[in-house]
Amino acid sequence: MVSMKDIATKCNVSVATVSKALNDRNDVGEETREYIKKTAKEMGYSPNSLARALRTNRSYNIGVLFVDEGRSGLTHDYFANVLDSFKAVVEDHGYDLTFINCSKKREPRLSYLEHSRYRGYDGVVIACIDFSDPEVIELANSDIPLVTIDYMFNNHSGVVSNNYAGMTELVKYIVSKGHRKIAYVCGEDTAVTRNRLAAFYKVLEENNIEIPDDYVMHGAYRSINRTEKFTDALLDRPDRPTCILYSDDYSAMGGLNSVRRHGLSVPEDISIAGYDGITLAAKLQPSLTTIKQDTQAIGEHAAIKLLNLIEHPRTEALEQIVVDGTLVPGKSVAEIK
Amino acid sequence: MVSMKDIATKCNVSVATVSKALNDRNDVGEETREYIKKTAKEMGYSPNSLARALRTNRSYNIGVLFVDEGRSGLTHDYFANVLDSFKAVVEDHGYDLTFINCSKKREPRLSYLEHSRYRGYDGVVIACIDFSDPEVIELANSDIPLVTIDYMFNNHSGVVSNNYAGMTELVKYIVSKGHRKIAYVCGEDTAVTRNRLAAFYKVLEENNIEIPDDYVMHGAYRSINRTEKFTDALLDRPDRPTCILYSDDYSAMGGLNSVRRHGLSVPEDISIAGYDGITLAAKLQPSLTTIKQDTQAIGEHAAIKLLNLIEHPRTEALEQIVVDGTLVPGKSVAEIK
DNA sequence: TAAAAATGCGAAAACGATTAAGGAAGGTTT
DNA sequence: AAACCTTCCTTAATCGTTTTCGCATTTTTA
Repeated sequence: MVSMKDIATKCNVSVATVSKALNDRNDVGEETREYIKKTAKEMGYSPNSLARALRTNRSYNIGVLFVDEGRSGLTHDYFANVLDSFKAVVEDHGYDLTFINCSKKREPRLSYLEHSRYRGYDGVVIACIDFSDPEVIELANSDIPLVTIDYMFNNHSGVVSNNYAGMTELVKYIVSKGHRKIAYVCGEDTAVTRNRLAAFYKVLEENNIEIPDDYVMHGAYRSINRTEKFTDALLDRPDRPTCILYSDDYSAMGGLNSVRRHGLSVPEDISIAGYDGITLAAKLQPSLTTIKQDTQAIGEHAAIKLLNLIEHPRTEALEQIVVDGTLVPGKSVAEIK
Repeated sequence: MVSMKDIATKCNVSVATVSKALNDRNDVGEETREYIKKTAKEMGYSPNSLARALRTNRSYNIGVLFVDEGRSGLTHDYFANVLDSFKAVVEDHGYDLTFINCSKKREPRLSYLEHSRYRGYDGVVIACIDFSDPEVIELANSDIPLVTIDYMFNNHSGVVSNNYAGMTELVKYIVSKGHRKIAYVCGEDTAVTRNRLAAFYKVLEENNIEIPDDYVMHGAYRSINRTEKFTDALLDRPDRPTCILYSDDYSAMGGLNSVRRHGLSVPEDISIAGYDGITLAAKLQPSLTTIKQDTQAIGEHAAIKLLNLIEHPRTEALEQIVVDGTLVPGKSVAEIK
């Protein structure tokens, strides 16, 4: 490994001068600067982020905390897309992305905060996790710049998709198609779920639609199997709904399967709708009516916000950034005469 | 930030002693060690990986290079699962995972190798990328421990899924169902594709099955749209195949759509099969016959191999680790009378 | 022309850890 | 009692940078 010292020796200057030349500082002669840069290139110099970070207290490294049922959250389509977009932006700005170690086996185990200090992250992005986890809260209460996705801590910035508006649009659309017996198999009780549920009831109320309480079932996100069971229950009722909403597109597939197992078809007999708008949704038969989340925008906003918090901590306001989704009307919701 | 220096001051010992106590070295008195550890905990000490790495030349950080069409590869179901498994293992061993910056915009742009040196990665895992990229080759020719996934450099270890065996099993199964007019919409020309194709032809040959050359079409991986077009072409032929294989499960969905658009149904009129065995495959209607890749095993093997290369560079053999997939017989391939 | 200002560079400390070498105190062996 | 180990701790160097301060030298200003 060739270091600044090697370059300094070769160029007959001091290490300080090399550093200044390579960093384009102004107290070094034009000629010397060029010579040093040229020599550095020739010698195949590459900087050492560790030393630099140690000295400057800036690692240009961002920690990402995505945990999904003990796994990384990588396998979660929606979050993988958000992360992908986030990553692109921060990398363009010279930052790298490191996963915050969430191994439970490691000895000694570091908490999320300890791990973040250990690696010297300049900032942290959190998504797709149990936000009531004490370790997450500890991290949120630290002085490390932080943005959350799809959740808001009261003293931090976050990016949330507009679940209320999205659900409103979706339910309005469904109502406009003539449905009045609408069921909703929603996800676990989270902020996201609560917003959607509020919108769901609101639109029904506005349209003077009353549904049995147990038309709303608390399922789980991304669980095809559980959703299938819930749908079975709904379909076995005497007052069967004409349309069923699901927490996400995956879950909707569970519904689709259940409907078919009952010898019924979508959308002729039962209409269904998902949420998220994953690539696949449009490719299903019938194509799924859903709300497409703008994962690209969510990732970008989160990245830009975090970078600003890191680089301009004084002037950057804490805010909640709301990203709208868009209705993608597929073929899975039929018009009721 | 409390450092060893602070602990040393508080405990009235030298920094060296603190370091040795916390690292459980044996030239520290039992009593002192305990006292130091206790104090460290009380003071909320957390180590600094940057300083440690700078001094020891070991970052306990692993670089991951996943690039998919200019994106991170995160959105690629198969690789996301492999990475997830890889991550779990290395994290259990105290290593962290950082993405190798692949931004094209960043100024100055570091090559993959330069970036790896910059961050001081102890090792690197590469998958899902154009392996003929000069930068990838530069990285492979460096002295950084390396494992590849689904590709082999001749002087490095790698983990590959057993595409030859998988495809053999799949085609044999299909032949056993009575199919003789079998088409294959395969992916781009990569090592993976070539192995599968070889197996495909081999099994046909063994069964004295001859197919028109243009039953084999070179499509792309994970492109539902392109696959749909290719399938259209196959179905419009007078000598229409009875079964079509696809490069992956996503692509198979494109096929499914095309078949249905032709007013035909799967598997009654046309049988189809995918590859990879993504979660969704089993949930499609009809459930997709496919080869399930053992992403868990692939990730684990890659991780263990890399850790061994890092920690025991002398004794660790270079090898190709082959991971078998398993046939998942769905309902998408019918028996032909 | 003398004083003031600007320019270009180096010395050295610092960031937070690890580790080789050495030394004092006490115990054990001859 | 001399010689020799152990045990436990310290000193100091080191990793590769950045950055403050100061010192020449040159240029500008009065």
